[in-house]
Amino acid sequence: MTTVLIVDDEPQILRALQINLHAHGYTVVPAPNGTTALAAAQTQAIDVVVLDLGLPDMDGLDVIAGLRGWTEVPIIVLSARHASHDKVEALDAGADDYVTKPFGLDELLARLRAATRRAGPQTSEPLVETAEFTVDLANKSVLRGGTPVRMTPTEWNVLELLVRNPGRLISQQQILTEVWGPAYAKETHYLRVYMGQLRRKLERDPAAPVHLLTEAGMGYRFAP
Amino acid sequence: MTTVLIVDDEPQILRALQINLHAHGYTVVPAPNGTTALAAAQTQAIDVVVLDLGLPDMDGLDVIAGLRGWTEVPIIVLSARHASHDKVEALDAGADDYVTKPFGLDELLARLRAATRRAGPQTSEPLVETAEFTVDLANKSVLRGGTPVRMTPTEWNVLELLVRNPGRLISQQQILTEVWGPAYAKETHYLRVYMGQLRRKLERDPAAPVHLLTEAGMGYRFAP
DNA sequence: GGACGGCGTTAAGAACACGTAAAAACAAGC
DNA sequence: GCTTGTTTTTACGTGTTCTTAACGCCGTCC
Repeated sequence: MTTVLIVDDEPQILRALQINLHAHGYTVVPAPNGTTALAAAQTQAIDVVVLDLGLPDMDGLDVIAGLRGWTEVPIIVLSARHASHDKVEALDAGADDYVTKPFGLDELLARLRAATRRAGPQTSEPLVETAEFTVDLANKSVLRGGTPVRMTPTEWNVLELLVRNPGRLISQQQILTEVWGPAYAKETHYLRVYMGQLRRKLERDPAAPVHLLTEAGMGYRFAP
Repeated sequence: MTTVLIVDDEPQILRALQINLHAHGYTVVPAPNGTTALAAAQTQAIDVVVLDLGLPDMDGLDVIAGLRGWTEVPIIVLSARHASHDKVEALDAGADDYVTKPFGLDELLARLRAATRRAGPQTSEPLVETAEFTVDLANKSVLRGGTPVRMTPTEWNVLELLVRNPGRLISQQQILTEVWGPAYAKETHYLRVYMGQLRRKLERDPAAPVHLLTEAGMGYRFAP
């Protein structure tokens, strides 16, 4: 059974899609705005997202970004806007498809089939585990020995970047530009402070790290 | 570098796409009909297919079917037909996306990016292997007998340059200018020190190297 | 045979990068 | 306006890497 998260602020469209998709064998999770959509995506297993860009509470692009932060679930964007740059923005933000209104239901169904066919069996777990701690990318939480570890925003951003690339060496510049911004590419001492904090929170022996490794002169590496 | 197979029977469109995509950094393989398209897909590594449905020699749907028989390369369909059932047929035949003419070039580029992003990470693993060690260019890591070998920045730069050109002779000046900078082109003794360190870390018998070879008076060569 | 140039090895000081702690600056909530 | 939590500075000790020099080896050329 395929579960579809439908995000649309117009109740009648939401309802119409809900009925039609249900009639075609989909399990439908409705969401009238971006906030509930993001919340729903975190609490339930979603196979594909149908997203209307015109939402009352937040920009549709931010919804895409919010989802793409931790999941690769297919996103099909619905929009009344035909302009080229709207499509480009949505697709580059991480959407998989862009359908302009008005659209035929059978076309949407076909695109849903195409999107789910590609994704195939959902295997990607947003969990990264080590012998010492577990990082939950979806919940933005870290568990160590069963108990949660508090992370400050900056600590989380650094940790997330490293953990998303297990085994890969990340240069100081890359971490600094992605977490602090391009203007901070030279502030390498920030990193020393934050790597120290992360190690103190996550490593058994912070002075002899096993998972958050330093490669002198090159960068840092997360070893699972 | 991403390689795009473009299938279109109209020479001017084929040519226009070829020029535009090339200008945006894509390698383009053109095909005027279905037969040559299928042949080209078999002989070359294709990252994404752009397919016009109106072909002289065979039905576009059959081209999709012919590709889907053995590959999951992303297929973006171009078509003048707006009818719903055309889109449904193409998508259900295995196409990933369906763009109706006329379309904006930037939209096509965005859809190309979306298609390659999805399939992206699995393609082209930059791994260089020898009997003694393995160099992972993406992760900037070296494995020898399953255990990682630490490299200093300079060691890595020299090794990477050699390994990226397997079998090719690299002159001393070339290594020095690329790693240390043009001002150091004469400091050949640096190389002796670093080649020694690399051999000590990577060769079974550093005194009789098998992979990091010296060509007296000329330069160094990496033999896989 | 001996001098010479290119190469490999080793060792040690200099230069640089890193880790840690603690204080100052800043932001958010009450 | 105060408190609390977070980020940014600052300072200093330690560890790693780079550079440089010295020496030995092996060929070639005089």
